Amino acid sequence: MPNDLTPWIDLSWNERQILSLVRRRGPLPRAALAQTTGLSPQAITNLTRNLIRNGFLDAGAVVRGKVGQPSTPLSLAPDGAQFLGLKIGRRLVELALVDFVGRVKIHRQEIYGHPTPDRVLTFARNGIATILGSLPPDARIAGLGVATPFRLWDWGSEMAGWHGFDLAGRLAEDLPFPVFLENDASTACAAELIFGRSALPRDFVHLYVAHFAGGGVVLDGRLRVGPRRNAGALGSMPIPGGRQLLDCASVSTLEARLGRSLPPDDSGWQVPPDTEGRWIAEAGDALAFVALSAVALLDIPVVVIDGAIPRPTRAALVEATRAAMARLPAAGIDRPEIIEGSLARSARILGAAALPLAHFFEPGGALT
Amino acid sequence: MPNDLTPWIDLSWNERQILSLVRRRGPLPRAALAQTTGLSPQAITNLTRNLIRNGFLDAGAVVRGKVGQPSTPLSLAPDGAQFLGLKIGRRLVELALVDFVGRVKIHRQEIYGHPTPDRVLTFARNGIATILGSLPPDARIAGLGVATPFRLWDWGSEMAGWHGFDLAGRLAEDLPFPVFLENDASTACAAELIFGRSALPRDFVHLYVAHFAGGGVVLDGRLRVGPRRNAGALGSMPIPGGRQLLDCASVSTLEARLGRSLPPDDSGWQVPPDTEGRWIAEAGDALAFVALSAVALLDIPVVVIDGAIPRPTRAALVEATRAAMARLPAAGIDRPEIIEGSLARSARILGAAALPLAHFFEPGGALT
DNA sequence: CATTAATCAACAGGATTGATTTATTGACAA
DNA sequence: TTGTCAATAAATCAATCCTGTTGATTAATG
Repeated sequence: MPNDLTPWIDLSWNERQILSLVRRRGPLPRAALAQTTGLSPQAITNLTRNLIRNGFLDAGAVVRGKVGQPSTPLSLAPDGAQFLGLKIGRRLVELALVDFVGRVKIHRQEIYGHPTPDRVLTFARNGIATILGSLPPDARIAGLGVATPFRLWDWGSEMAGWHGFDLAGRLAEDLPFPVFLENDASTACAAELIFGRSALPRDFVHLYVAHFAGGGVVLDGRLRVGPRRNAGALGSMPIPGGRQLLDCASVSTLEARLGRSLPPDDSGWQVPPDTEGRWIAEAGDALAFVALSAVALLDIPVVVIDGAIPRPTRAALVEATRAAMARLPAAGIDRPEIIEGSLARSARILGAAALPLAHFFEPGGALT
Repeated sequence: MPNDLTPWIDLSWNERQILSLVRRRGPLPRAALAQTTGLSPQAITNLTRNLIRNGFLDAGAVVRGKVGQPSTPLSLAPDGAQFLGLKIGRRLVELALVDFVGRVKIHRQEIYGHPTPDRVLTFARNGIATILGSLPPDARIAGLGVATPFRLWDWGSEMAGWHGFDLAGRLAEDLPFPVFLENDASTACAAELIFGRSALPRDFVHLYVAHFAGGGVVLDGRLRVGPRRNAGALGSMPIPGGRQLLDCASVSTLEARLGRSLPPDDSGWQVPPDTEGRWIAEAGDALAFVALSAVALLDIPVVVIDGAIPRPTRAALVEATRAAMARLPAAGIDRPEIIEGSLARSARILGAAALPLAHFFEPGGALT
């Protein structure tokens, strides 16, 4: 448990549950918290008193107009804690400071031909030092989360330096807070879970289409990482034709057909409609297949599709997936609702920052 | 919570954890329990004192021969609780009384052409009445579990009576203990989890090949049922060729090719080797495909294959699945270990009985 | 006599219960 | 219209309970 570094955060399970509820449902009065948690009003009084005293909750203006004593909704204190997120991409490395309610306060990025350990480490260290220097000394930084594709060395010989390189360990060396590292597609899922706009159920599968396709699985409101931290490897799911999801539903596939790279932001996304259309159709088939597999396996009611792609492209992809889903045999199961994610390109970096948040503030993050 | 009926069982989370550990690892001394649960020795003393007083644990003979005070291993009390299991099959309905350590104490069965609600209800009610009558009045029956295929009405017009029929509710009407109902393939998985011989990890997928193929998913040591109780619907998983797993890996498929039904026990299983061989090859392909899907989605290290089939057939099926697994693309994931189940035909009825057991005695079964 | 198992006695933390305080709406009488 | 009061709901206070921990103690063995 990397908690010696952050003695100011040591929340009990019930305190985490309260914060999690307020994060998901918005400002809530104490009575509502008692109702939904099943705890006694007195317990809620005690717990929220601590959370307010420690700066994690704010009491809002009293709400009048109903019978009985007016209620005082409690909301998350935006400065209750802050989180650093580092995202390593194929063309772009990003660093962000995110506050307790999910707003990006500082953002820096750097473009490269391909990422190397040295380059990333230097960018991150310099960036973090600069950010920390610009912050008041009492800024409460809970940790750093890193979102990175796994097996970077598989991308080509120029990436061999990543083999055996312990990025999280190296970053943690000189930082006064813990470092967490997760697959970038999983962090995109975590971001939707923690910061997402959509009202999502407690169980969903998240598909993220970026340079490669990946995903995440949320069960009972918690991101599943698996015993070998490799759950949600949706890109590796087998699909018909002896292929895997990432062979179809990846931007890299589109780039290969295009014969050129697409830029790391939406502005320069110029793809001939027929090329894009064919890619979307095939990707939709593959996405529907893995989505339905997940439903059969886990009884998932909702599948979220997001990606580092323009919104119209994403919308078309969702439409294509819905259509393909309707064509697949589904005897014995209910086809899931397929919805668009709410975070698009920012999902991975937000999710990186969500890693320390989940660790310290979500029920079951760790510790008690 | 159907617990008003069984006031004599009201175990705390830690008490359940102790029983669960002893069930899985065999007789354990208190010191080992303290070690593995993380609780203090004193807490273990208090908890086990209660469990022994209430008849759930037995103190064994002290173990000498090591340095220090000899230890007294604690084991499950066989009569700590008993469970009824009802299994509805295509040709056979079974009823069993299972004790706290998983031994079948009483077993009755009835063969029919096809199951109807009336027939099953009558068999179950008569059987339960007889069993209860034969038992001393202080036999501690915790509940009845029912293992049944879902969507029985899809099997043909003669099964229409099952549509909308609330079997669990009807059975519960005149029983002094709660009734639990689950998909039969899921109960087979539950049986392997609770009563299985094999040392299984905390996460595994269970594939059960019976009249139809089905399965179950165990995550963090708990059977996943899903928000609509339809998790582990592995038979409905899509496989290449626009089909579902149950189209290939079901005994019904073999029967269709054979042109006749196979008997509900291993003794009359006579299938020409080449017919069986072809079926096994195709089923192995399909099983490997869904197994690998599960691994990619959930990071599962072990896949268990079992079924209501003779052991040599099961062994060949596992071998075929291993071979097919090796042929599938697995970039980015680790192929799982594929092992045989330990319960074969008895898995479903044992799993039915395991439902009330899990509810009352496993951590997280329900309640506190 | 070091070592390990198990228990005793005192205590601590986090919850519950039941009584109490506070602030409001809505009904009704003046 | 306005003043009064019952009903309602939010929140807290005070006492208690339950379940665990800690630290000292006893027991049995190589």
